Amino acid sequence: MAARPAPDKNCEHIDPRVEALVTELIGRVADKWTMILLEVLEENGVQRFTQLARAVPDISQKMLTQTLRRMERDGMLTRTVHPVVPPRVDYALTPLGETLSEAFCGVWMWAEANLDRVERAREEFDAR
Amino acid sequence: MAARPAPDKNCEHIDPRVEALVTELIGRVADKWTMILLEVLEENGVQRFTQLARAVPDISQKMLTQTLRRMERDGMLTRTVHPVVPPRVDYALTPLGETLSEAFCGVWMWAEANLDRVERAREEFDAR
DNA sequence: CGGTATCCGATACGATACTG
DNA sequence: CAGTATCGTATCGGATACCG
Repeated sequence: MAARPAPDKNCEHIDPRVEALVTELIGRVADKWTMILLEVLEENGVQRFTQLARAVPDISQKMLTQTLRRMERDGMLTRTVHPVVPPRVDYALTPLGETLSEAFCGVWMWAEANLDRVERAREEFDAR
Repeated sequence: MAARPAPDKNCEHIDPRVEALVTELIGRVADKWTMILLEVLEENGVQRFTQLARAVPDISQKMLTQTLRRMERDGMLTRTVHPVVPPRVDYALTPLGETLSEAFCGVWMWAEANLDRVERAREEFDAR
């Protein structure tokens, strides 16, 4: 039998000197709200503040603002303020944000595909 | 000009009824320590408790235990206690854990590839 | 060795009120 | 509309001590 079914998909690691930095970046980016906002923007294109709030009903205004600012700072998205009244602010993914969104795509698909498997694993574990 | 450079990579969304569940699962799984432990186990194979602790020096014993238990509950890994003294406990990825690790591979590669881009974006943002 | 239990500080987060 | 400011709680997570 083959020791490894797919040894090729190599993710192999990383220069140890940058490993800590990559880990920090992962910690920043592997955030629930960040992932969800990337998804919403990738699917629907440019969105304004209220649209995002409606698309993600569970997020508080505070977390929405905070997450958007952090994503803007990290270069994931641009924030455009239109000088009109009432004010209008548009959020759009940058190319960098789009590539991250694509990278997360595999995780979304995994989650959707394996939801029930995880659910059953939990039940089995809790039953012990 | 093409409106979309790569419209194909479609991650498209999801049945709205399961969307909340998927989101919850993402929140559980998109965790810094979880991602790192998946990586370590994927790269090095079966590991015992102390080996994991050494491989991830920044994690406290509490978080290591806690994260491993949660991953075990979610069916990502198996925990095998050998009845010897001193005790020996082995942790190994399940096939489910391996597929998640592969899904995260793209995110690791993204982080490594774009570290400097994010760094520069931050500097630029902070300079304003 | 591989944990558990307890205490404690930091920070994440939500709710609410207010503003240009 | 798109925020900021403030407050209170809850959860995260480290340090320490102890145990089979």
